[in-house]
Amino acid sequence: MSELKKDNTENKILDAAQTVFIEKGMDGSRMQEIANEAGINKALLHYYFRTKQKLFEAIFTKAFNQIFPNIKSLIFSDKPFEERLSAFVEKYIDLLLKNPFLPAFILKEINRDPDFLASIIKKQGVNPEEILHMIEREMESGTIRRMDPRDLMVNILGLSIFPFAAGPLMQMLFFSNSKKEYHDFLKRRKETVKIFILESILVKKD
Amino acid sequence: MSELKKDNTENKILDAAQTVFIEKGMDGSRMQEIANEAGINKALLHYYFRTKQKLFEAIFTKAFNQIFPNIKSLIFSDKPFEERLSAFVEKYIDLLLKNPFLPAFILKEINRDPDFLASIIKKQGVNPEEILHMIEREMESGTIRRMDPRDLMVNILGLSIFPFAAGPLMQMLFFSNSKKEYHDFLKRRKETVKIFILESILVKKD
DNA sequence: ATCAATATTAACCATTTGGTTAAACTTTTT
DNA sequence: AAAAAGTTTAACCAAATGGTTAATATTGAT
Repeated sequence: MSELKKDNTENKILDAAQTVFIEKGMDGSRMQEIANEAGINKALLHYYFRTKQKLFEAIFTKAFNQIFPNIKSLIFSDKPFEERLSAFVEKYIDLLLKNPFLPAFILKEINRDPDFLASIIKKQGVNPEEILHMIEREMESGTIRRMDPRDLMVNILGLSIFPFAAGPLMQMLFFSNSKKEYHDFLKRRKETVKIFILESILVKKD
Repeated sequence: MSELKKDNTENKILDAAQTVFIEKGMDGSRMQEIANEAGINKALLHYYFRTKQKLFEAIFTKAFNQIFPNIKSLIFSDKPFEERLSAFVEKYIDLLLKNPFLPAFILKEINRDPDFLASIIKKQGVNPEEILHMIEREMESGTIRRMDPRDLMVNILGLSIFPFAAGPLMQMLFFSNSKKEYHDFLKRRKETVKIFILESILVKKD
């Protein structure tokens, strides 16, 4: 799998759990299946992670942190807004291309257990205020048009994430169910989403 | 519940099943819970709908058809494109406001069982080709800028649906977890999404 | 009123499932 | 090398779960 991770039992379990949980979700996954996937006895799962819930939380936390990475590091720099936003969209869709099933998984579990979601968000101290303020400053300085900065954030996330979360459906509806064609489409979206957003919000000085 | 529906056992079951399935999904729902919700014996569920799968399919089909309504009737008319798109976004977000949990439910189950999804799509003969061609004609006639019409469709759907599917998360991140504030935000999006899209694609003749 | 068809229930069943236990095997410590 | 600590397994268990059965109640036709 990855380069530095040791091939010990705990990691084998985590890898197996990730595979199964992400495909089938908490409710649809079976401890026995995870054990099989990891090539170990089921009792050993409970030796390392006492309960299914505990094991699931480990996987969900990891997945959530992967998909809500340090947005700050991406969006704070001295480059012009246009470039920062472009870089963000590109990096973010690239991230999703590497983990195409994470969005559906996260959305599924978010709706199943919002309380756990809250605890995670609090724990890792995501702070959207700064980003919203940054967007507001751009509106004040006139580079982008006035709007609710939360709309802009939701739009950016939606345009990036939705095509992954609804992948099977979009692929079926618009791409003759061709996996390759849909994947190419998603790759092109690194560019087209960027343009779509900028065309909408950039104030053109002529 | 609704005005004309009879209060017979079958409808009580369907209502109960809808409530439970939409909240907990196929895997998370229990036949016993549906029976309780309907106020009947569990065996009666199997008398009307032989298996859990059959009952689930009835609910999913209904939900899917609700959320993918006859787009055609909304988007084909002799009014200018700008108005047709505005009407569509408005009507569609209104529909979602009335069924705010459908998007998460659909996305969840779409990813669980894509084959069943395929059978439904085929059965009700959704045909996106017409809509894509219509969009292409608008680009040729110069009212909107050139782009992949599938991008536009995915964007419209994503901007409309994502804030519902990711509701709990967005509400927590950007709205202090206030249900009312988030609901008001979603209502405002009937307008802001429309503007966001049109600003991006409309060709301004000056 | 009677009988057949339909609707409803309580009790039951086989299987699945998350979790436990006690024993065996392996590694580390002394 | 012996003891202790850590790791792994086979067998087991109680609860939950989808589904069935046989008996009872209700409805509709004649």
